[in-house]
Amino acid sequence: MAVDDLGKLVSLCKRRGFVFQSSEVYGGLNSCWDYGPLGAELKRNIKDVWWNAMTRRDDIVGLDASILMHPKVWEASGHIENFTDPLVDCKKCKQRFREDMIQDKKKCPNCGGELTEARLFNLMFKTYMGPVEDEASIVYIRPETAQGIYVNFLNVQQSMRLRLPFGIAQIGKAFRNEITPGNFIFRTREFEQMEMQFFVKPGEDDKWMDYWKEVRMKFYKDLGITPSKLQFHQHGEGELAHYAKQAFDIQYEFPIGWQEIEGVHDRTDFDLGRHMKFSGKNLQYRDDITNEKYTPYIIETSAGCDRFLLVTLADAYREDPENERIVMSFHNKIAPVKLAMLPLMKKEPIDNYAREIYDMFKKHTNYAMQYDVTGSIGKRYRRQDEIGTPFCVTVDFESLEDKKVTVRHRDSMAQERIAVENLLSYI
RNA sequence: GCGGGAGUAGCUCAGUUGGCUAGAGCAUCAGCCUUCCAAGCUGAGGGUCGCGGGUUCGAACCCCGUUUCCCGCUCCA
Repeated sequence: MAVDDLGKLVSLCKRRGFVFQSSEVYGGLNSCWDYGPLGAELKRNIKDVWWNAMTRRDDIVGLDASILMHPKVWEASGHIENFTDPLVDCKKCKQRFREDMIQDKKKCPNCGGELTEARLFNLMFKTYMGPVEDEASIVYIRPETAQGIYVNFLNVQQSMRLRLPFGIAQIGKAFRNEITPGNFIFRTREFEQMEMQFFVKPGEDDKWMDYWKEVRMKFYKDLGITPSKLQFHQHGEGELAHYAKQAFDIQYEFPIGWQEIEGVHDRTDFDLGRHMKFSGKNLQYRDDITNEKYTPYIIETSAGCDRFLLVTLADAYREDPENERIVMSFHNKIAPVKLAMLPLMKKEPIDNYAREIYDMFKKHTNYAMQYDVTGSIGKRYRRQDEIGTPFCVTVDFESLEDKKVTVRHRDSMAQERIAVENLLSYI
């Protein structure tokens, strides 16, 4: 089961501190959202899992490039040219079209009505570098993190003494002036990407493409995402981005339909080739053993961090009417709160002993945890279910005698008696 | 950006020929009770009715502007 209505998630996210609307006290800001305490934990966990999956391999290293880059980067990347869409509106039926995709530039393809002049929409945010606002000081806020990796290709390769094939991974924010954002945090103008660019010898790209497709799909399945809600979608001829030779999306079936959460693209030598052309620098790779020189091909895996976070929320959501509860069934690795300590009663000896065990966890782990004595035990279990805490530990009068506590599991509601001395290794 | 719908407490909503101090359920907090799954009792806090103007003796309600969200068109991770 997963959520059948995004509105239910929006509501739960606000109620329980996952996601708030940005600048809410001023009426909100279009398409901008803030992660609350639990959302921030969830997002960090997601980034950690991704980062570890990537950079703890021997053939991938990390990078953290700046958001502002030399304006020439975006000329070379094709973003200044291709991220500018000429749009026309029909004066009669009010529909909007991309001018370069319609046959007759005078007539509306829908109703034959008169069209307005084409207006340019550049999807890149612009700003000025330095105190003077003039043409020469224009810089762009990056619309993708990938370029930071490409222009650092040789720096990374040489400083880390890497040989092909190898990859560079990066997590960072990107900004796009989307014409229509929406669907909660699914499409926002400010978003975070988790990208890995894998550099390979030309001719070996197809093989690596297949490899990374499978690795990335497995990543989602290993985190417990419902397999039947995941699929590949291959881009057809007309769908391909300006840089891509071959492209697959990994899609998830949201309540709003199948939507892309990650792209796996064969970007060929397009990007490095363009940067060589525009910068005049040689960015070719030299194989120290064979002395071959060539421009590597790049297989890109580009995941939307916020989108994956939305997947984890949507996929974890369960309604359990029989027990009158909502359960967020997160994978243990990404659950924002790992453990809740719930003394059975707010009474001195129990409360104190529970606090003692809680402090032990604090000392020996870095788990995000909650200590809650307010309300009945059933109510507290429901609270933890709704934020997806996998383990609840309760302490009762017997615990004082036998030094055992009850561990209650979120999904099954099953309970086990565990000796305090074994608790750390058990959880 | 265009067209349509909506915005009242943390959440879900009630509240019209414009008229008392704007309500309910849930949630939150405190106390009582309670030995494991939203029990009960008592009490408390919380709203300039999205924001700004206007009409009116009087506006949550009517008018104008604006903003946000949702649905469609176009775009994308």
